[in-house]
Amino acid sequence: MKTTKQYGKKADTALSMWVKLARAATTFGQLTNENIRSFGLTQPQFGALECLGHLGAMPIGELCKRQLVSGGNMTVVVDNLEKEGLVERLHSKEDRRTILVQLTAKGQKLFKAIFEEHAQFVARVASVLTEKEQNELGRLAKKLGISLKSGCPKNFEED
Amino acid sequence: MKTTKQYGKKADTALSMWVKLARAATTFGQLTNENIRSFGLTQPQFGALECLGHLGAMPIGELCKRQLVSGGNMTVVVDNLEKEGLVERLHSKEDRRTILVQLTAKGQKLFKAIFEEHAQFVARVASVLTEKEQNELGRLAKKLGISLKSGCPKNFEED
DNA sequence: CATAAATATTTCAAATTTGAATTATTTAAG
DNA sequence: CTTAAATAATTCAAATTTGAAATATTTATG
Repeated sequence: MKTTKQYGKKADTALSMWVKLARAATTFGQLTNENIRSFGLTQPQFGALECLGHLGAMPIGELCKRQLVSGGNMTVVVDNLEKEGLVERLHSKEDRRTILVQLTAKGQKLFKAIFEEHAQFVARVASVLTEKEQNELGRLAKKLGISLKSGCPKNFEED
Repeated sequence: MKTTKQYGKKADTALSMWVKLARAATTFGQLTNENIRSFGLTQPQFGALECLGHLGAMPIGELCKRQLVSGGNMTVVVDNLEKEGLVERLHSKEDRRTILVQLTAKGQKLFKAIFEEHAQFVARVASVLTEKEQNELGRLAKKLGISLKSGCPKNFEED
């Protein structure tokens, strides 16, 4: 995208970064998605399984926040995982509005079976960058993501 | 995501980077999307307009490649932009299979009217990173994206 | 205790996205 | 020239995603 010196230095820098960030994330996502499909899961299903596998049972809303998807969608995702017998819903004793989702034995087994392989796949894809570069990219992406989440764009500082 | 030392150092590094990259891109995208909606456009519509505005007329297929969306989808996007009178289809003289899409006068006008503002919005959102950090993030994301596009994950180097 | 506000999930309709099949055209090979 | 393969765009059905409205429950206020 030839945007050099078109909108001022700051804007050009930001636009250039955003295009590259979006391209990298989309392309990386398409590759990992192929891998995930080969396990018979969709991307959001895998994401939920990963969350639950690593962090244990949590409410639907928590899954939404972590996976950055809408509530309506997560309900369907959990529905489908439940149909496959991979997760189950538990009504929380303390607050009956919240529904805890947790892996079933089958879900645990699948998680263990595929996540190791997926991790190696991700490592292979990422290996076009050195580990040092990966750390640096991660650090900057984290800083950007966290800052945005905590409401920074409201700071309308007019340059 | 607590994945530290779970899948080996390389895999942990890669997984950690990928999570952060995906989060940053999603969050940034959600913010820019709100801005784009305020112009009465969808994200892919805006992307196509941006491509055409900056680079001039091009075939549908070229738009697909640049925006990383499927062909069927881009046909619909161009249909809708055409309905709004923002772009027009031209049958190429040399190859009548290809259909060139170009901005109409109205499309040009809209592009000029909104892109400047959008550029400033992106700059404001990105300003949680210094310009130096933005350049570095862009450089690494570009390297990652380009390497992946050119078929690197086929290199099955088993560590 | 009763009411109002807030929170968690689900349901539903609309919009988006993909991938496969189809149509039209061009290029290559015999 | 004719046929086969390749390419460009479109159409279509299925799956995904979102956001708004509905339901159920809890918390706060009087």
